[in-house]
Amino acid sequence: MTARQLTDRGRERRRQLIDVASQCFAERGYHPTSVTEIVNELGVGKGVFYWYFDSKEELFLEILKGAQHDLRRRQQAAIAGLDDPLDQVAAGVRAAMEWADQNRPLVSLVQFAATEELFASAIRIGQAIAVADARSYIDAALDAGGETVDSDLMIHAMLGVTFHLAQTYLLEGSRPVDEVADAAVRFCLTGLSGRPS
Amino acid sequence: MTARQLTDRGRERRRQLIDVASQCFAERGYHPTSVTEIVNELGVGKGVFYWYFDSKEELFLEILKGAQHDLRRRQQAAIAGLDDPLDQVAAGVRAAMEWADQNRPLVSLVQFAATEELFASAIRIGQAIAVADARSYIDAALDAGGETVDSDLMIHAMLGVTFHLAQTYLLEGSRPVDEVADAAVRFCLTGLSGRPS
Amino acid sequence: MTARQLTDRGRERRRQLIDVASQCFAERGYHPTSVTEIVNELGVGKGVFYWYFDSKEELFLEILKGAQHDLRRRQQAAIAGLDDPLDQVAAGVRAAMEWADQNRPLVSLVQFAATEELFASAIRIGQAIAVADARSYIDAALDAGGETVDSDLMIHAMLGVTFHLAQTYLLEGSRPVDEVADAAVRFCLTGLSGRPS
Amino acid sequence: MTARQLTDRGRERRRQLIDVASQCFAERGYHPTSVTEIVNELGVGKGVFYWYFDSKEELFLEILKGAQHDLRRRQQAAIAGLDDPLDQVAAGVRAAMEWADQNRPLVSLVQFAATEELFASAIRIGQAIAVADARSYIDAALDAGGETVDSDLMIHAMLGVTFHLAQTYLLEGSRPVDEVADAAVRFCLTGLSGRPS
DNA sequence: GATGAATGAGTCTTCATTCAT
DNA sequence: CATGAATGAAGACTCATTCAT
Repeated sequence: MTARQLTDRGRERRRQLIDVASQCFAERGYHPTSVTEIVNELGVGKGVFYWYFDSKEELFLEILKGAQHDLRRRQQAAIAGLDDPLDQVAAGVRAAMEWADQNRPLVSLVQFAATEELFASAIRIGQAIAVADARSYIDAALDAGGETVDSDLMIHAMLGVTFHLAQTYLLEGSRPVDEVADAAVRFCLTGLSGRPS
Repeated sequence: MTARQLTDRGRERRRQLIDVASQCFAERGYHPTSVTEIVNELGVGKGVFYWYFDSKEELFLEILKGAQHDLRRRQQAAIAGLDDPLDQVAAGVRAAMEWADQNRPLVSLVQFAATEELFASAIRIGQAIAVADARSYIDAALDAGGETVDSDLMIHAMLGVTFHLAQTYLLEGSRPVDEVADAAVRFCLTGLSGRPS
Repeated sequence: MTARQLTDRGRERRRQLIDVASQCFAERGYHPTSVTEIVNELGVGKGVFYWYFDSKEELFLEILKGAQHDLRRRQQAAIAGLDDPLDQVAAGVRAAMEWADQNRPLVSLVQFAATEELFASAIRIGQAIAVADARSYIDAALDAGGETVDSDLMIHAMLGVTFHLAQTYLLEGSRPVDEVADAAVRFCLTGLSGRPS
Repeated sequence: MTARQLTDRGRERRRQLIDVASQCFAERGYHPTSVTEIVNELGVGKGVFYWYFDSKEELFLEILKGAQHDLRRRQQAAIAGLDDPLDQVAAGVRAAMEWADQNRPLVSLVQFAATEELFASAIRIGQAIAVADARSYIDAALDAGGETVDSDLMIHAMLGVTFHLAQTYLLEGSRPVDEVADAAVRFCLTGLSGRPS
C-alpha cells in the first residue's frame, strides 16, 4: 500500500484494526475470520478496513512483520550489556518467552503462517534473520562448550523448544512464564553445552 | 460418518482421496485447498468425495488421527526391545524424525491443525497420548541423570525440537534425515541428562 | 414407464416403495425427501428404486393418482344404494373423511401437489372428476332445497370444508374421525340446503 | 437476522425481494425456485439477497408472517363497527376473500407451507391466532342461531371453504371476487346458522 | 433383480472487495 | 474518513440419476 499520510486518529485506528485482527485470527484462525467480523468487532464500517489496508492478506503480513520486528528488538535489548555467550543465549531465550507471553495471539499466528505458502516466505525471512542474529552468540557459546556442531541446527532446535513450550503452556495460561522460561533456558543451554546450567 | 460397507475398490478410493488431500493440504494449506481441486486431481466427480467422507473437515480430522496413530506405532516399534531409558528416548526421537521424513506432508498439517480451534482439540488429544507414552521412559531417564525436573516440560521441549527441525530441514530436503535426527537426539539427550550422548 | 412385467415379489416391492415414500413425503415434504432416504428406510439399494420407477416425480404422480382413484372408489361404494340426494351427499363427505383418516399421509401430499405447477395438473384433473361425480347428486339436492346456486361452487366449498377439517384434526389425531365427519357433514348439508340435517 | 439499519433505498430493495420472491414461489413453488432466480429476476447480484435475509428459509417465513399479519388487519378493519354477530362473520369471510384476491401469490404459499414441517409451525401459530380472533364472533352467532356446536370446528370449516374457493377460482381468475365471496359467505352462514342468509 | 460406486449439474451460502453517497 | 449497499466468483455440499458388476 502506498504509505498513506495518516493523522494521529488514523494511526490509532490502524493500530486498533491490527490488534482486533490479531485477536480474531488467533482465536478462530486466519481464514475463518472474515473482514466483516473484524470491522464489526470494532464497530466500524467495512470501508474503514480498506482505507487502511489493501487487503486482508496485507494486514496479516503486516502483523507478522510487526511481530518479528518486535521480538527481535526485545531480544537485542535483553542481550545488550551481557558478555558471557551463555548468558546471552539464555537472555535471548528468556526474552522470546516473555515476548510470547505478552503477545500470545501472535504465537499461533506465526505458527499458522509457516504452513501456508502465501505467508511461509515471510516466516522464512524472519527466521533467517533470527538465525543470523543468533549465530555469533551461539558460535561463541559452542566454542566455550568445546562442542563442534552445526550452529544453525542448534539455533533451530532452540527455536523449536522455545515456541513449542510457549504454545503449550503460555497460551492456556497453565503455567507461569518464569517457570516455562526457566525450563526452556535450562533445556537449551544443556542441549547446547552439554553441561547443566 | 456411519461406517459404510466398502468394497476393495472402495477402500482403495478412500485411501487415494486421503493421500491426494494430504498432499494438497500440505502444499497449499487446508483452507485454500478446495474439494473440487482434490477430486479433479484424482480425476473423479465431486460426489465421490462425499461418498467417502461427510465433509472436508471430517477428512482432515481423519488424516490427523491416522498420522498420530501411525507415528505412535512407529515409536513403539522402535523402542521395543531397548532397556536403557536414554536409548529408549533416543529411539523415540529418531523414530519421530524418520516418520516425519517419510510423511512430509503430514508435518505441516499437524502444525496447522494446532492453530485452528476446530482441529486443536484433536491435536491436544494426540499430544496428551504422546506425552503419556513418553513419561515413563523420560522419568527413568531423568532419574538416571540425577535431575529433578518436570518431565512434561521436558517431553514438550523434545517435541518442539524434533518437529521444528523436521519442518525446517526435512520439508525442503536440505539435509539428510540421519544428520537431522542425530542433531535432534543429541540436543534432546543432553538437554535432558546434562551429559552429551 | 413402460409397464414392466412384475413378479409377485416385484409387485410387493413396488407397493413397499410407494408406502414408504408416501410416509416420508408426508413427514418431511416431497422435495426434502431424497430417493436415498426412501431406499435406506426400506433397506435396499438405490437401483431398486429405479427398477420400479422412472423417477422420483413419476412415483409421486403415481401416489397421487392412486390416492384419487382410491378415494373415488370409496365414495362410490358409500353412495351406492342410497336414494335421497342429501343422504348421498352426506355419505360422500363422510366417506372422504374416513378415507382421509385411513390415509393420513396422503392428505398433505395432495395439498402440497396443488401448489407446484409440476403436479397441479394432476390435481386439477382429479378434482374435475370429483366435481363431475358429485354434480348430479348435488344438483338434485339443491333442487330439493329450493335453492338456485352454482353447484360447482358448492362442491368446491364442500371439498374445502372436508379436507381442511381432515388436515386440521385428523393428522394430529386430536379428534376422533366420527366427530369430525359429523361436523363436516352437518356444515356441508346446512350450507347446501339451508336446513340443519 | 439481527435487524440491520436500513436506509430508504435498503427498505425498498428488501420489499422488492419479498415481492419478487413471493411471485416466484407462487409460480414455481418454494423449492424449485432458486435464490439465483430471484436475484436474476431483480437484476441484482446474489450478495444482495443475503444482505437482506439470512437465508431463503428466513425470507419465506417472513413472507408468511407478513401475509398472516396483513390478512388479520384487514379482517379486523372490516369487522370494526359492525354489531350483529352474523354480519361480523360475513365481513370476516368477505375480507379474507378480498385479501386473497389481491394477494394471489400468497394463497398457495400458505397452502404449501402447511405441508412442510419446517414451516408448518408458523402456519399453526397463525391459524391459532385467527381462530382465537374469530371465536367470540362465532360464539355469539351460534348462540343467536340456537345451535350447540363446537365453534373451533366451525371456524376451521369456514377457513376451509374460504381458502379452497379462493384457490380454485381466484388464482385462475375464472370468476370475479364478488361472486366467489358471496358464495363463500352464504355457504358459511347457512352452514353455521342453519338458516339461509 | 440388486448393489455399491460414480456423476456432475445445481443449491445455498460466504466473503473479499468495491463504490456511491 | 466512513457507511451501507452491491458484486460475483468461489466454496461446500446435495441429490436425482446411471452404471458396472
